[in-house]
Amino acid sequence: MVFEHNCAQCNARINSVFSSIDQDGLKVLNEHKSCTTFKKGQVIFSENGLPLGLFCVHSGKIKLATTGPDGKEQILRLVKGGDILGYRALISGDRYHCNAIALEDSSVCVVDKNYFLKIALEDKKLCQAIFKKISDDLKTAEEHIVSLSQKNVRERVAEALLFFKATYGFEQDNQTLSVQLSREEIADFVGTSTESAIRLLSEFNNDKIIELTGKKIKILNPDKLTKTANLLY
Amino acid sequence: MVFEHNCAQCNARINSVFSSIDQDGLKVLNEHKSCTTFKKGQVIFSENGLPLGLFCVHSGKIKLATTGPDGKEQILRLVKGGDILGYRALISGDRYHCNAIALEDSSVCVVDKNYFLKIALEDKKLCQAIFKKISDDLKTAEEHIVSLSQKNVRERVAEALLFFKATYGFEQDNQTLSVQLSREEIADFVGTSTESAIRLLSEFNNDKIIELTGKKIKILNPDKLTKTANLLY
DNA sequence: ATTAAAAGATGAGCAAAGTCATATTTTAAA
DNA sequence: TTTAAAATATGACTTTGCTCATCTTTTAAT
Repeated sequence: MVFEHNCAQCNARINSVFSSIDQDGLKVLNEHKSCTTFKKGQVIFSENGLPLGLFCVHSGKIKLATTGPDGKEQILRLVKGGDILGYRALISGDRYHCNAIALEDSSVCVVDKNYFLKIALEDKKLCQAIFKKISDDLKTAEEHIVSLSQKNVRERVAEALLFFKATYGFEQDNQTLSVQLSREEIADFVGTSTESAIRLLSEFNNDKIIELTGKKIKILNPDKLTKTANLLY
Repeated sequence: MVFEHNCAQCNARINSVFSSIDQDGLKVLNEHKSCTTFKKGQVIFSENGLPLGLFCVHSGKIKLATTGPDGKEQILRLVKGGDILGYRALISGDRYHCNAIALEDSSVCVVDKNYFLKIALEDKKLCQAIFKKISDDLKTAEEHIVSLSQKNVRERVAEALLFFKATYGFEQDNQTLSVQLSREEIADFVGTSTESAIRLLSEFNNDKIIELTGKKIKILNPDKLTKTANLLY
């Protein structure tokens, strides 16, 4: 089923780099995009592929992951509605260095490559928003580097849970992470073995910091989790 | 001693984001910048500081490093002539999250903040170049993440040496890295203890992969070093 | 030139985290 | 619904790499 979302009515757009575009602009943008849906697990684009357009997430959750030297997956970014996807390769004139895979059923629009590159340079507010988006992603990546370099696995697993919270938020109960990742995916984000991720999650579960129910993770004690993550704030 | 470099005659500019600016533009740019020199070890800007301008490196070598949760330094980027510095905070409207420290005597120009932000949005070629610059830095950071997550310390130390080569190149002998870092700095880049960095460098030295003379590192066997780094190419 | 301080080197012991094996549970497919 | 496959869980063992201690060398300051 292919929904054709209209940019003018798109809720996700409000939080996106396209938030400042006016009604006329939205009409044109809408004519230069098409919509696709991806089932959970489906590949949106893959490593070494050539970017043909800019992906703009309408709804759903997507992971950006690359394959390490020994074939192990590394999750680099987590993406949600309103986020743009595949901009790095597009802007660099590069091939993708990541796979984009739907974590749940997702609805994604593709903006024509040349049109996007044109308006990105013409529309100052859009340009500014893209600058900010890349800069923020760079900051996030560099924080990940510090964490991987200097924290132990326990701290990193705790930090990851808080990161998932910051990215996707909670469900209605205000406690349960609204993203469901496998233990292996958590490990692939944290930079550890699946077994270690499992062990530490069980430990947090035993310590009543979190509550595990299948893939659902409820954060019972955010303060203790923050301390466990060795975060100051 | 303060040299006033003229942008029109600046060699570093050729490899910078400002490479496409025409003669008239350079004249104006030149009027919106001032030059400063920094001695080895001097701080150019520091964590939590507010960006007042864009730093543009004329010559020298600079490290961008942040302080981890337990006070340990993490080197995030290595910067050379032609590179811009402090653009992330400037563009994000953020404070610096890194310290910039001269690795050797360096000459740096500061472009007025508002002027830079203005031309960054007006000049399409400049805008495109900045997009590319941030995107490339993001890619580098994400490669660093994969390395930290998935490689052991031996591989990472080898990879770091190749990265130093890629960034700063060799001296005239075509073998000696043209950057001199302390063992501690290498460790702070690699994400390991100083002792481990020392041990592995000695090992590579014994295995005739490299040759150590004080802080000078000569790469004797690049192929073996590449293999040791677990890199394919 | 002398001395203090910093950086580099190296060994021993220990702790963290990875691997491997196996059991159990959950999920998906037939 | 049954069965196979995948995911989760847990224990035992091993390895990697960190910490601590000590010593040497280099660098910088007086």
